[in-house]
Amino acid sequence: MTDKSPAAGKPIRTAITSEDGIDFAIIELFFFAYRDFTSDPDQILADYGFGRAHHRVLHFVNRRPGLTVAELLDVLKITKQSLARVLKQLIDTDHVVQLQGPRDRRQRELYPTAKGRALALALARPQSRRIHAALEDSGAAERTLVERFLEAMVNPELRAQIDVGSAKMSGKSHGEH
Amino acid sequence: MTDKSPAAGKPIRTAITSEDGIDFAIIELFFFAYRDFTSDPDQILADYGFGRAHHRVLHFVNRRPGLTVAELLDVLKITKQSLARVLKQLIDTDHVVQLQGPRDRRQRELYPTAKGRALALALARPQSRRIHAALEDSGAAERTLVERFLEAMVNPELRAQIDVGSAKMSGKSHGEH
DNA sequence: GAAATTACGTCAATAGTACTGACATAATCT
DNA sequence: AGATTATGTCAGTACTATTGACGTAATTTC
Repeated sequence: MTDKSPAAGKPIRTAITSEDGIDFAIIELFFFAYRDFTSDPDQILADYGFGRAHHRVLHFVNRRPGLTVAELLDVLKITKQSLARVLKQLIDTDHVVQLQGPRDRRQRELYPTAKGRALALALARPQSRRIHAALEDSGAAERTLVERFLEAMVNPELRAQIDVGSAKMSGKSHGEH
Repeated sequence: MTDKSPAAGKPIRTAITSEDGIDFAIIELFFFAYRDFTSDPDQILADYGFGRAHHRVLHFVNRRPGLTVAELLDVLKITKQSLARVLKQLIDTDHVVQLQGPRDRRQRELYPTAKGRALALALARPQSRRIHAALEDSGAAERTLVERFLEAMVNPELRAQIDVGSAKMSGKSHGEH
């Protein structure tokens, strides 16, 4: 079983390095960082029988109350079939409510309830604590730099969707590009 | 359907803000950044019928050639059952080979083949390009700062496992802690 | 040397998140 | 009136992950 089959390639014994200018350090750090970053809320979600998808929906419904299903799909970049189950559960458990769109009655505007707001905050709290700890002995300049870096990592077409909040938020509600 | 059931909570119409000192900006940016970061290799992997799990295994086998199955499980924090299918496929497709451990013949040391090395590089290339683009007009100081931030986001117990590579790599092969 | 432990592999069942494709309904637009 | 849009839903599939159980070979312990 350990033996290589006749045509198998020979083992390479040297570690891949920063040859070709590949940034393995940050690639790897990003993986570890994101995994641990998401592990905090995952634990809380498990108590509710929810998963990471519920977190994402809850997050954006709280960040942009009144967004429509289509807008949510666009932000999350998933299909409506994927959203359906998750959103239904959040509605059934009274974390999110749907209201008929005022202009267009086909639309469903999504709003958090007090319960949904509380859960969103509870999920964000450990993540925020982790961020603060990571920036512990950093000043505002470093914070901004990290924000800039992360924003620059996002596909340019999508940056418009992002409210940095602290900086922007210049009187736009959400969908008025 | 749009109507709330009798006991449903009332909609909250105000966006969640940085109240309670929650760092929503970075939380959200981290989500978008990581999603786009992983989307690059995902496209390549699809051509091989592989998924993200294959990428992770391939990455660490290339970064630490000769690591054992147990070490790989420890780094990835998954179960051996989860690893089994993915690793088997990588071995069957001649991207990874197993060698019997020299000291302990129960162990399987994992090595990339030339094919596996090439794929690992191909997957890392667009990610590295994205990182470079994000750090475009940044100096070495900013790069270090981003690295420090990401490292600080990782659970402290796990930081030992991380080779920053550019910095460390002080003559240790991999498993000689 | 026998017993316990370790490293690995594998079978079976389940869960969560995603996908494509198809079809239905109501509302709005042309 | 007919086309398009926004949403919902059904069915089938894929990938990644889980827990639990069992098997085998190699090493360690007594």
